[in-house]
Amino acid sequence: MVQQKDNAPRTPLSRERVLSAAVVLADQSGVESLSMRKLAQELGVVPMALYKHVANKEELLDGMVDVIVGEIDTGASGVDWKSAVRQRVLAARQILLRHPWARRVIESRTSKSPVVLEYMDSMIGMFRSGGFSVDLTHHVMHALGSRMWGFTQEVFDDDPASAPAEVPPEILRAMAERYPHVMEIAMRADHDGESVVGQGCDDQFEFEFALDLLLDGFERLHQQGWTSRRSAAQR
Amino acid sequence: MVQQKDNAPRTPLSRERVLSAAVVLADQSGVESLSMRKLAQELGVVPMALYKHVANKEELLDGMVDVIVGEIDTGASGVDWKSAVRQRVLAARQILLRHPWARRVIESRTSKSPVVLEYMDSMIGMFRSGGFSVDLTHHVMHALGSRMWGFTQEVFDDDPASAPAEVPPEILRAMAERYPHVMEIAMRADHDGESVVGQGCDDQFEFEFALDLLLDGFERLHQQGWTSRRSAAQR
DNA sequence: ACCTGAACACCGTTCAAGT
DNA sequence: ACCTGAACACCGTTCAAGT
Repeated sequence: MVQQKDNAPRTPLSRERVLSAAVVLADQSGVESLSMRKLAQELGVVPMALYKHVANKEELLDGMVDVIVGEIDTGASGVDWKSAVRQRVLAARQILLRHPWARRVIESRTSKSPVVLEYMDSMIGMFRSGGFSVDLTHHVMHALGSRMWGFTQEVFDDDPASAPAEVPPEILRAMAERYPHVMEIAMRADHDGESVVGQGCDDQFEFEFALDLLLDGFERLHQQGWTSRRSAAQR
Repeated sequence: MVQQKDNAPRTPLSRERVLSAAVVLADQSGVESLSMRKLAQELGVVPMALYKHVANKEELLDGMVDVIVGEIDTGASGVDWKSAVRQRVLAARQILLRHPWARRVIESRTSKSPVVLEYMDSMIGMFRSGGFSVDLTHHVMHALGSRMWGFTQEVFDDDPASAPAEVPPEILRAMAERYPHVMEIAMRADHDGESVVGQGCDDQFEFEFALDLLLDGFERLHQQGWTSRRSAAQR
């Protein structure tokens, strides 16, 4: 209300303008507070005007995902499948880190847009070019899951409270008693005995650790000529 | 309005009753349609009455997660870490499959309840009992991520449309041209040449495939005496 | 034919008025 | 002191009335 755009619609509304405004709004204040009404206001437009460019809010979210996925650097290089996949996933991660809301929205989409299919297709292609069978590639894509977008859902968050430094010591002691293993890890000291109490942890390191663990596993199965033999064995 | 509970509150409202009614409601019609108002109506109570037992909707959702996590069969046995973890995760999966909404709600929680901490603590304990270092256990828990709750976010969904059988053949042909790798996998034939077009895929198989891949990787690192050496190498 | 204000059917939560 | 109806400040979307 205070900073509503003063312009008469000099640039006419378009799907693109709607989508990128929505992305900016989500970047600024999160998806949960993104509403059709606020978006319209931001664009200096009556709410119903949006419905000329997106059928409903779901389609708006679909479009926002497309904008994000379109940002992912897809510049491949003539390297081996493993480096190619690794590079692509880490590129996706760079984008996703800039749009923290995108993680949740990607997960919530039920249908896949051409942009998303394109992305998946080229990633599958990397494994196939590396000589992976259709069978193995299929399972490998499942195992990769949302990591192919460069994120994991961090259900395990390290510090039991959000800011361990501010938790009073008697509470910490009580927690260490009830949840000894959780606290041991949250308060871990590293191998050299140097204490790194409550320093949180390096997300990028954790991400690459798990990614490489999976990629190494994929490579091993591929080299062994692994096959699921589903129909023969269990159907 | 049509089947509102006729009873005067014979059983007085309690946190437990509120939570389990919420779980039932979510089971029946999904979380997205679970509202404080509908829940109150289901319990034959005025909306505001709920706020005596839960501070707000967020706390309601927290409580619902506790109910679900509490259902997980935690009956351990004196087996090796790998079987113990595997068994626990698959037990969690059984529960999660019965409450499809729980996946999304667990992911959305920002704070961890005692019930959740308890669950995580005992899982960490399994690795520690297996001789894993604090360091390795830490990374391994991250790599496990939400798989420790028995689910993955199925971003990769196999069939590009939801019901491939109903997609007209000319559309299929067009898609095969644009997304050859995606279609190849969706339409995969197994090794013996027997066609399994569009049969979808076995979620349980995929889940166990990825879980075992990770567990095998963990085992290998453990046997190698892997350590992150973070402070030495990069800090 | 296009555009849009008002309205509809919802939300979660506050708050003051009733007991 | 407790309980709760009405109200507030929102939603996404429909629809009919205006141009």
